[in-house]
Amino acid sequence: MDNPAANWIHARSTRKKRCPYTKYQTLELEKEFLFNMYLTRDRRYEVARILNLTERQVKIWFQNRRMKMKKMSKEKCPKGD
Amino acid sequence: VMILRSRFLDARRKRRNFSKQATEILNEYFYSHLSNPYPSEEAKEELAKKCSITVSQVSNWFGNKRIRYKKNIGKFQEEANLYAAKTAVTAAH
DNA sequence: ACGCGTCGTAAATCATAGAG
DNA sequence: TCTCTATGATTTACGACGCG
Repeated sequence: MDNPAANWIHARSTRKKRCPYTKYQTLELEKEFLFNMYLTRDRRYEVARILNLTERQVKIWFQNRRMKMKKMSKEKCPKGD
Repeated sequence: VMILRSRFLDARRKRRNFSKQATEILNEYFYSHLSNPYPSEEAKEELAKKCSITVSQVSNWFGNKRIRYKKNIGKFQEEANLYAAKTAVTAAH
């Protein structure tokens, strides 16, 4: 029949399960983001080491954080904030 | 200043459920595109306008709907039939 | 080819509005 | 009034694609 039409999506089999970061990790990442929105390779290594995250996690966190910032400035005050 | 800022940051805590009519419009789209429930940016803008919500809210709604539907199709069967029948009638005339 | 960028999303989780 | 669950929003983690 026109069942679940279940074609859509990609059963991501080998994806790492989302693991919420601690308050400390998030706070430190936010502080680093405040200092600079883009990370140098050296800085990324240090942040990852200090927070016990992988460099990949830190890189992706910054990518997501920039997207969040973009979304906030777009939807909040259309003027400029 | 800080008050206005925190108002946005706390938006999640002040949410209201969407109106019955908005939910109706979103569900109609979802179930009439069940084989590919991924509205284009333009379709999202149109839905947002019709529902009086933002494009991001439309994206959130579809993201939540797709995963929750997929996770438990049975639970949504009645709803699916309801909207399928509704769009069938609409299409007939 | 590499490596990091954005964009759109899945899936898990959060916070609580609001149905019972 | 008081639980809980359904619902809207946010948070991790990628895939797909772009660019230098």
